[in-house]
Amino acid sequence: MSIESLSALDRSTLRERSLEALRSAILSGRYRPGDHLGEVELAGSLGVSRGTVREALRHLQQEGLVTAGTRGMLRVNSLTAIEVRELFRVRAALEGLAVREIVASPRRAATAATLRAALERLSDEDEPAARIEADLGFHLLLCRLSGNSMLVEAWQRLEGRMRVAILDGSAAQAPMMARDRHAPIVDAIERGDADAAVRVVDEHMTAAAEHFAEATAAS
Amino acid sequence: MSIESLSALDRSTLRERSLEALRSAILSGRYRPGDHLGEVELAGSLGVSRGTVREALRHLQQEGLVTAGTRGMLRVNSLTAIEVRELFRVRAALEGLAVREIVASPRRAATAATLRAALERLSDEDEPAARIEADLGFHLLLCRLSGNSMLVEAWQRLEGRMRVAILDGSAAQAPMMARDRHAPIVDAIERGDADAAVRVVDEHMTAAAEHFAEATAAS
DNA sequence: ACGAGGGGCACTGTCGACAGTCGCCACGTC
DNA sequence: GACGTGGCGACTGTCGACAGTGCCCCTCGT
Repeated sequence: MSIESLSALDRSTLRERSLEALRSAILSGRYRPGDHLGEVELAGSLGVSRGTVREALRHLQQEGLVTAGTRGMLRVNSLTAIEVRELFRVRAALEGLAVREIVASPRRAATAATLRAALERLSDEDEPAARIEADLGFHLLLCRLSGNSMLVEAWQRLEGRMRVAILDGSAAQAPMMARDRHAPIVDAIERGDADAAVRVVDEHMTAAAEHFAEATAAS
Repeated sequence: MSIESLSALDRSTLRERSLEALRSAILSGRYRPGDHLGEVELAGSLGVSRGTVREALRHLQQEGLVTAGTRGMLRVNSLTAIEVRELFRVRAALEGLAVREIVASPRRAATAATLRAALERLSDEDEPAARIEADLGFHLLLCRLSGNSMLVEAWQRLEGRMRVAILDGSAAQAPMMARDRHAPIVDAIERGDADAAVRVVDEHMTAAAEHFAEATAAS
């Protein structure tokens, strides 16, 4: 009985609600990396059948929050320091493409303005969880504004793993998500300097990678 | 009764076999893009229960071979010409990262040799399906040899969508997969010229994108 | 004391059935 | 003839139960 039962107020499917509940249970740290996620236990906690929670778990597996162990048993995923570095390099490639497409677009000025507005939200948040949301929200917005739907999808499929990495190294990650860490990206986009923008994104990602990789290694 | 029943010879799970059967049924064109994939019909065809085929379908959905329509109904996916172009740009970014990492690696020479060997297989194949496999195999190898596991995963999550795109424009795609289209990539890697390698990959992807996008638009 | 064997336990894999919902078609009404 | 309406069929959502399979611990024999 680790997670609260599902409320029956909204009209979404039980699977969706179970998925959400499980995701937030993992992301909030209620389940630690490596913890076994038994279908029967979760079904009991959530008040749904095993089949339903099973589907939610499979979805989380695709997201990378959950990984398969022996005999199909699922457990909360955790990343090695090496994987964290790899992950951020892939992110850099993806977001590098995003800024390139944004700069090349005729709507560049409007896009830059949107991004600058989003930048503001990064300083407003104090609570760690809110900071994480603001940071990921900014980067997702960056991908969305590229107008490349496949890019957005690819990025989102990385998001789960990113959250795992952040979860592991949640201590003192605040500086990485500060406003002035992201401002140079917008600056370069505004100037229309694609190469500089890519370089800045790359540096941002490299720094973040080291930050979280060290935190992972330390834990 | 469109697909043959599952053989009970091997020891893999029914879900895995169903998944494989459905995937190959879609990829072989037995189901056309837009076709509705009913759980009951498929369960009957495959000789498994609805729950089992359901899980296989959900997996295919994540792979991008299948997409959700109204009221959760699933149908065979198809890509617009725009999405095909987007897809190949993402691929270019990913494989660009791959060649960069390969060039930067101390094992560059050995990697280049491996790739050159793989290059040979591209000319051997005559049948379209085999050519597709050889081509995708080469690019997957490229990602694998980068040593970046997250990159490989990201690329593989794009693979299903790629196959859909290829499926749509299967006519006369042969030249795109020829050996000399890929050789320049290996050449640049061998020379250790990362920028040139990235540029070559980019051009290769752009050309392929146009090729398949046009074929998609025509169909 | 220590190793082999066996039985229970805790899982997941798979299945068949019931329930709710949406679209469609025929029918009756104005 | 057009339109509302009621039943019907086809789907997916969800559930509870049975089956198979390792793992662990307990027991028994030496």
